[in-house]
Amino acid sequence: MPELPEVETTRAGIEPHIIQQKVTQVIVRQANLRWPIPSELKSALKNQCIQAVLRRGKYLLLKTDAGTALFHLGMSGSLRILQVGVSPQKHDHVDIQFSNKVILRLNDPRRFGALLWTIEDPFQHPLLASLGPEPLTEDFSGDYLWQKAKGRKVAIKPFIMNNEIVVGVGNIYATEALFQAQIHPKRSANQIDKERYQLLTKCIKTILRKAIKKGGTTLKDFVNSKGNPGYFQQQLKVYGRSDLPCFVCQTKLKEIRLGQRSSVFCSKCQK
DNA sequence: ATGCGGACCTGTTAGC
DNA sequence: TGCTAACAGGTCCGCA
Repeated sequence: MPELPEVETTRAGIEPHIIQQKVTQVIVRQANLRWPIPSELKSALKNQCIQAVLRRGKYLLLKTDAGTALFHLGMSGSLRILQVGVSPQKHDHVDIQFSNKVILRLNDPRRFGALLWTIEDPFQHPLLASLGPEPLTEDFSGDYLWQKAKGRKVAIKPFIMNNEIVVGVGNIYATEALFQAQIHPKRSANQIDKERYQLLTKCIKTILRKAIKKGGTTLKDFVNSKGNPGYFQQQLKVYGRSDLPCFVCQTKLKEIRLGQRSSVFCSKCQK
C-alpha cells in the first residue's frame, strides 16, 4: 500500500496528536511482523516523550530522548489515531498510548511491516544507512540519476524503484512517472540520456507532490491517520488501466511483468 | 558489483 | 455457490 505520499500523509496526520506527548503504555498483540518487534521496545518507550515525528523514505521515526522507534508499513500497514477505549480490530497489532488519551494504533494484515527500536542515530541504522536521496530534495536531480545509471543495464523501472538510488518510488508512482516521461519501463538505465533523466526526475517530483496533496492513493484499503482514503487514484493515467485506451493516443495500454511487479505502459508513447 | 528470484503473510478477486 | 489459484502497494536476502 504505502508509497512515499501515503507515508508522508500518515506522518503529517499523526504528528500533531503525539508530538511532546508522553507514552503511558505500549501494547503488543502480535510481535511477529517482518522482523519480531524487539522485546525491549515496550519498556524503552514507556514514559518517553515524543520529540519528533520524522520520515526517511518510507520509514516513520518516533524520536525520544532514550532512542527512536522505527516503523515501516510494508504493503498493507496503516497507523491511526484513536481515543483510549476504542477496542482493537483484526490485525491491530500494536497500540502506543499517550498521556493525552490518544492511541497510535498499527494495523497490518499482511505483516510485511516492521516496528524496531534503536538507541543509536536512527539514520545510521542498517536499514536506513544506505538509502538514496529523498526524491523531493535538490539532491535528486537528472544529473544524479544519469551518473548513477552509468554501466547499469537494469531496466529503468526497477532502477528507480531501488531504494539505494532514490527512496519512496514504488510500483504505482514508478509506473506513472515513466508514462509521463515517455520512457519504456524495460529500457536499460544506461540507455537514457541526461536530458531525459532531467525530465524523469521532474515527473517523479511532480507526481509525488500531487499525490501528497491529494492525501495519497487508495487502491484497496489505504487509510490515513483518521481512517479516510486518499484521492490520488483518480489521477492515475496508466497504473491499473491495462487494456484500456491511452489518454494521450488511445492506443491500448499493455501490461508486462518486470521483476515480479506488474507494469502498465503505452507502447506508442513510451520508448 | 550487479541482477535475479524467492521469501515473508493475509485478503481479495478471477476463473473454473 | 464454492473451491483454488493468482495477485496485491515493499524490500531484504542469498545466490549466480
